[in-house]
Amino acid sequence: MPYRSDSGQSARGNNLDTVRKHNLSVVLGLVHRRGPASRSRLTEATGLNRSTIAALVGELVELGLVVESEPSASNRVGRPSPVVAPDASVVALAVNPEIDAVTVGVVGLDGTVHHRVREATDRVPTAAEAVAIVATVLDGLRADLASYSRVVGIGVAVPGLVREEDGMVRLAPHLAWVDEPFASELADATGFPVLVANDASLGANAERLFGAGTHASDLVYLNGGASGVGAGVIARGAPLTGIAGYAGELGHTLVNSAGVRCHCGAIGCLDTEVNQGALMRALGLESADIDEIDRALAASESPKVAAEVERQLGFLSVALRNAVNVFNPQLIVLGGFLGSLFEAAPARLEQLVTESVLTAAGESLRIVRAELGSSLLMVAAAELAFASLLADPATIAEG
Amino acid sequence: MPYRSDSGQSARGNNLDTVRKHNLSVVLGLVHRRGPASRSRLTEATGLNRSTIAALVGELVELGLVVESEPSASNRVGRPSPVVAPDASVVALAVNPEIDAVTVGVVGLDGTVHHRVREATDRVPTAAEAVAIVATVLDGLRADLASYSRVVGIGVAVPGLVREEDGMVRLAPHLAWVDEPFASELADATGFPVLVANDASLGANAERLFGAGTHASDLVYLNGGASGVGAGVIARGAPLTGIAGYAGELGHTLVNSAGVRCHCGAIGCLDTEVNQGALMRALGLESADIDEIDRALAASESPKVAAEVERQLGFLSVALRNAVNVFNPQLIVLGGFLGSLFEAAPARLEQLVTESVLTAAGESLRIVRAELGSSLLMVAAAELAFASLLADPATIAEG
DNA sequence: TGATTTTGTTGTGTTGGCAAACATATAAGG
DNA sequence: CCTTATATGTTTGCCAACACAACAAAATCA
Repeated sequence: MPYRSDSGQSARGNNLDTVRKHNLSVVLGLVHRRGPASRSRLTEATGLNRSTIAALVGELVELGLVVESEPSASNRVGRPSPVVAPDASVVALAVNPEIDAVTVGVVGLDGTVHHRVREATDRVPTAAEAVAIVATVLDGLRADLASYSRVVGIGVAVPGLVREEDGMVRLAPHLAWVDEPFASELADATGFPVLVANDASLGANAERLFGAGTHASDLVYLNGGASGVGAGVIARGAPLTGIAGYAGELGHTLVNSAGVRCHCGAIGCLDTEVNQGALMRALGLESADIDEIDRALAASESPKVAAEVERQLGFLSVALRNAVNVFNPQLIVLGGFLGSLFEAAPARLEQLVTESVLTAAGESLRIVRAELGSSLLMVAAAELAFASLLADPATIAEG
Repeated sequence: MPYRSDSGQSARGNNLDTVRKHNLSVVLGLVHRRGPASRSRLTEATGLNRSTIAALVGELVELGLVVESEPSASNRVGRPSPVVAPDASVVALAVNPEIDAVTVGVVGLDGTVHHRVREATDRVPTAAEAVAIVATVLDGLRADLASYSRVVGIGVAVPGLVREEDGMVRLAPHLAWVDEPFASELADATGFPVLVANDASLGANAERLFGAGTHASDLVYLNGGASGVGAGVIARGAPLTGIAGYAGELGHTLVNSAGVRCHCGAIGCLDTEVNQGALMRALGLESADIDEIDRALAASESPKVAAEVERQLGFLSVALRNAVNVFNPQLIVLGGFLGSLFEAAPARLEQLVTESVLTAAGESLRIVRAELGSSLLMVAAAELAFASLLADPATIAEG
């Protein structure tokens, strides 16, 4: 299938450096994403010669990015192959500003969340306040951070539209942030390089790498939270960003021509029709804990709840119909309260979607609930900070 | 911006062969897509050393894929650089079955359409009939085809859903084809390798490579024809295919909850609300010639026509709002009668779209009319057939 | 006409990965 | 327990691809 892979290529030529860079990136990426692996497994996965793998792993060890350990007992014939694992003491900082808190995490290259600090705020934090909170938290972690071999930078997951180029938060409606140069301000305040992106886009990527979407090259992720519906799309194995980084806003596609006006200015957005507030009111719940929503949904026999679930599933299915016809994904991943809605009536949602999508596009489709729980956004944001290291291990780790 | 490019990478390692393959592909791709170029320009564009370019071009000449010609008078200081051009005698065959004809073309690697044969049919052709027509036409061209140095294969643009893997036409509603194994049957009948894809997806790619979308990495293409609205999306410089090749069906996204049922089974699709028939009825036209529609629209002062244009633009703008919020493209390209509609009131459509999309996503957006005219689908389908050659010139041209 | 500039050409050097031969560590079999 | 088979790490030499530098050629410019 040449048509799908070509054309996207750049006009730049390759040379030997490119090969080395690529191969280092592939090896580091494999152990980072799929976990520790023996050298023989890496040989198999990459198709490279085992002497080449030895050299690549050796270089990554010298760079302090991976560690080699004694082979585990494999009960297999032949000389045991040493296990290569990402160095957990290479870490990224993850930041997630929300309407009632700012969360800061320390995440290892091996995926473990070493620390997580959730600083609750008594009101919605401004961008400046969020920067200050992060700076303070990092100050408190100073001793801890010094114990790691390397801190690659800060990745930030923001519930809003973020300009990819410079990390400018163009609009985060629920935080009431407009055109906040968050990346540069946080970089100035902390001294770390900072990358910022939309929380749901990062979430989609994290679910693909470590969660429900492992091995899926084309998936659509929808997350329902207190601040609306966020979405992210993975196409051809890579996050869909669009020209400036604003792509994937499925929450602002039409699901109801007779709907109300959304804060975005349009009519009948998914975001206005499907929302946590209405569901919680029907359930009579106060807190927004997902487990609690799950329990309440499972326990409820109220027809009012059933009607509300049916209503929201109906509109959700319209958005999914559009997404399926447009993206032909193999997987739809539902997170947050959308996961609860789905789990309340999985067959119903599947039926609604199957009925309305183009038959062919619906064939290879599965709908699943998100797997990554509360650590999702920490891992997701860290991945953003790790990206350049993973893409070019030698240069970044040296520089 | 590492986040956008990484992650999509395969787990395979690179070696020297990969480098050579890539570089040959890049050079051939450059002259194919951007036209003849001097060796010095290739050096600049690829970043490779000029001795390397010399070797690469030499190999491509030996493979019979490009020709080197005398430098053109450039009026610049320094030794003139020979011009490298794709070999026009390397050709692909292009096929496009429609409701009232089957068109077959011969397209050179340099983009020239050497031949075009439109075989009109008195009724909608079946798949078997279309295969027979193509076989007959090619038989008639046998002498001509023998004069080319190489015929790489057949690319087919079908107005319907095509399974990428094997070229099975899953559903072409207006042709009334269902699950027709068109690629394999045409391959059996002609002896050529055959690749099949959706016409609008191929059109999107062609407009990006040779038409209105040159240099655009993220664009949405919508084409309106007698058989409905087709669409294709280019994301990150490559066609969006989805997991099986069905992606990009913007014609089947919701634009009107109160709309009628579409042949696809869903309600209120763009395809049902915006269509050529209604426009032609309002204009009192019979033929479906685009130039005629343009003229009639420009000349009309009828309020009924104005109302119909406004109605269709309204629904079109809803589809575009969804597309812009989801893809954040830098360009929307409108072809067929959608181009006519746009040209009838460009400011109006731009206003409708700007009002309803997320502000940030609308900033870097331009809406333009398609540039490629009647040769579009020939070039587009040929591109499909050329794809594997362009991706791996040495192997394909030798084998 | 000679200086300058640009680029093709040629020979040499560097580098990355491959292949083969060898070494080593495990399991299986008697 | 020793031998054999198997898988994989290790080492060495080789090859392919590109970069670089020196030189040659072909144009403009003064």
